[in-house]
Amino acid sequence: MSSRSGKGGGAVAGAAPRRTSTRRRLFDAAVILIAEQGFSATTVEEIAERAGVAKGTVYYNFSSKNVLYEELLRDGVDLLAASLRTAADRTVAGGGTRVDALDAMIRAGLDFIAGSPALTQLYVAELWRTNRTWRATLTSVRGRALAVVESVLRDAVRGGELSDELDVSLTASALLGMVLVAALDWQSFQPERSVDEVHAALSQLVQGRVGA
Amino acid sequence: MSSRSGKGGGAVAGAAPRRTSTRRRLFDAAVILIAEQGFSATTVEEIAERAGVAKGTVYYNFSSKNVLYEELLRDGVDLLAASLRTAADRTVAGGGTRVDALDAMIRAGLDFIAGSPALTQLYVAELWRTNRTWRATLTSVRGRALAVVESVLRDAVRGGELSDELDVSLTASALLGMVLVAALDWQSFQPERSVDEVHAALSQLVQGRVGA
DNA sequence: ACTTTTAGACTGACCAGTCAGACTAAAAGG
DNA sequence: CCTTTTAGTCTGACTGGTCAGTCTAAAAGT
Repeated sequence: MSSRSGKGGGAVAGAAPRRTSTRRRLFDAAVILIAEQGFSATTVEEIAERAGVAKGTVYYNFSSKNVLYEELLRDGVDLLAASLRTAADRTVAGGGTRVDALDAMIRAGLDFIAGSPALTQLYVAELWRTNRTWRATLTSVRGRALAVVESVLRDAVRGGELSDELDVSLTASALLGMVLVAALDWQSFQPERSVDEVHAALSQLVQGRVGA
Repeated sequence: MSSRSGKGGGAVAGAAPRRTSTRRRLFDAAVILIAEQGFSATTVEEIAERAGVAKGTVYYNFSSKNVLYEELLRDGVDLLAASLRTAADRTVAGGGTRVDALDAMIRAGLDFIAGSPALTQLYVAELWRTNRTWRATLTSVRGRALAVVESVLRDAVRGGELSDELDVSLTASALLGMVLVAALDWQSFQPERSVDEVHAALSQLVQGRVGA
């Protein structure tokens, strides 16, 4: 309804039909509502309404509520993984150490979560559930985010910056958990803090200025 | 249906009516199911069935599904807070430093979560939701757990063990998050690890042997 | 021409919460 | 002893409402 989009004048170029933007809007609506209320408590009708489309459109674009949700999760994690990867690569390329890269990833994680708290909330709420249909989706999603952290840790170990007794896999999951939860907690319960304050607190924790 | 229970012969001693044990069983059933499926996706019928009682019994004991859930949360957090507090106090009483106490709390948290993963899963899934009815319950629950960690951090700062520039409130929430998520991740994705391995990885992280 | 969206009525399943009555003690009465 | 009575606890069929998913004919968009 109404104007919107445009895409310029003629050309058309063949790709990106209207569908794409509808799907985007459905994702945006769904992620907010599901983060607030949970998956089961959110109705398809609500999602459609918030996206400004008819209920039938949801089913024209996604075969079921479940599928909408799965694609939403996959769509979201790619953004996070990409943002972590970029932060790490940029740091190393700019002459930083691997530990600097780790710190940059913490920052990138915080920025990402600040920008998409709902998406993060939704991951955290679903990731460790045991019985779900989309367990496979979540496992792969988790793997993609962790892989980035683990690769930086491994590089640091290889380069001698970190002890080779470091348990890469457990440390990566603890780091990710620390950032996720600290960020959510910040947004929910201490929104008056700046991202710099949060970043500083986490940096200190990781760099051993807490218990030493 | 059928026989069950008994309660033995005479004495009885006056307290603990049947009700108490029914409520206990409903809590146990509910925490498992809700952790697996989420609150909305779990039916009262299911909870009743798993607890081995009729649906009506749930409503005899709790005024609504929501109330059952709230009482369940409160019931659970007291156990965690108590266990953290005990670990910290015991360490300090035994001549340990405040930093040792912190480490002991990490261990206590891991043990607790290993023993009640469902309860933990459930907290993590609900704590940062924005719109919920039981927001007040969850806020108070969070406060009770954080208060223990914060008090140990504050003592350590006061005693000069930690820098007085430490952001106690943010650090406490990051620590708690780190333990929660690392423990859940351990249970879900790396169950072959021992609690000692996980503890060691977290200890190292906090004690600065990661990025230094 | 062809794809996408609309509006909303409809169905079949499912579920929170209710209610009238049944089942337990264990005590009171005979 | 054996029989009520009583209070507390539990039962499960039932009600009223909600929701995922379907379907249609027409409109809009490209």
